[in-house]
Amino acid sequence: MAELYIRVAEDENEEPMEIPSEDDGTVLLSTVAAQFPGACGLRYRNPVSQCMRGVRVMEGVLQAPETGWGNLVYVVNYPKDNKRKMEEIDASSAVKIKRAELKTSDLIVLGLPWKTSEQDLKEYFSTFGEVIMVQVKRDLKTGNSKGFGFVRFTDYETQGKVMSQRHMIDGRWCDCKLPNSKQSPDEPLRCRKVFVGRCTEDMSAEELRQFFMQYGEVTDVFIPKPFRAFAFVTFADDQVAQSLCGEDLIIKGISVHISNAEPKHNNSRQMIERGGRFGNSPGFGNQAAGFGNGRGSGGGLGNSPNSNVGSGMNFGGFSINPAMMAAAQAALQSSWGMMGMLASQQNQSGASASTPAAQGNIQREQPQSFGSGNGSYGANPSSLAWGAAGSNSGTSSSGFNSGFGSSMESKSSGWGM
DNA sequence: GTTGAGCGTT
Repeated sequence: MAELYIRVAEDENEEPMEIPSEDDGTVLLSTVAAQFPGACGLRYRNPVSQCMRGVRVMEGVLQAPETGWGNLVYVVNYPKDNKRKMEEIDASSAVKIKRAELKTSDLIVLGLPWKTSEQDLKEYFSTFGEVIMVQVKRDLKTGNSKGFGFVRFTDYETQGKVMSQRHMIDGRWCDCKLPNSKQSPDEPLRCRKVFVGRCTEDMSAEELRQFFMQYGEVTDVFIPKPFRAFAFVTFADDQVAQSLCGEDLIIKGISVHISNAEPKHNNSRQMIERGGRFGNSPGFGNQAAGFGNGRGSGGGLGNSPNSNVGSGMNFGGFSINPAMMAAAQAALQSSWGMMGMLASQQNQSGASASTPAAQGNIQREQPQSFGSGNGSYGANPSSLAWGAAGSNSGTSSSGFNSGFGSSMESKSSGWGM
């Protein structure tokens, strides 16, 4: 028996492909699917009625029409018709999203020595990978460096590597970060930074880094200077950070307290939406009701029922205390502030009292970033005694994350944590 | 002594 082929196409108007039938005159769906992945059936235009007809299919076997397969062109059916196309679209857009995530962006380089030039930067960063662009930001009038710049790499991996460590550039430690303008607004929702309270002055940034490494990769340690008995530690993984919140950890025999880092520059919206330190009044914009974490005083969020009603105002059920009023005022001022700045800049433009000579003298010590110029790494990390190293209370899920996420889900901009 | 510096003339 001569081999029989039927003509199949994805569309009536497309060029058909010949597909072999079985000995009994049927066509296996799997044979069709081999050429048209995802196919679930065939249809054809009935020459008599001019309507499309479906081919009978039973258990993966396509039965010929009563008159035989003939010379008709059979069109492939896909599940739910367009569904496959939809999936294709989804898949391709997913790829695009993934690619977008992998695109590099400019990194801000903070803490540069005044003397560092773009060439210096390029030379230094080229040791990590191919550099697309470097900039040193300068005062336009004087040409003096502002002490920061930007760098961009070809490879996303290089960028990650560079962001994950500190950099000794021309004798100073510098940090490379995503600039505020590039930070995704919901990044802080998965807060990777914790506040470390009750620090002692002898805890160096490097020691803190060494200590917190046991919980996960540490990407940043910040100790304000002058000493203020607290620090910030940023982890690569937000879950690590969250798991530590509320803990009391022993570092060098001292019990430090870990809690959530709060946004640095509060704008009014954040303060109002979060409630934050100010918002103990129930019902003012913060859905923080579910905030009461099962884990002790996690940062003073949303518990403390004793609102300071004495000094507050009441707007039908909403009580507003002076701090919140101040926040509101700050909100107003922030928009006026821009106008003010413009005005003052105009005023200044004529009266430039800046002689080049005076500018040239910026010998004042450039403040060292990253808290306390203790580049005292390499002292002897091995001798660090962490005391009882950590009440590793199995990182129980605090029930904090869920409430946290939803209540902070706001279109707030500029959370430069 | 428990909440951080600095962010781009395009």
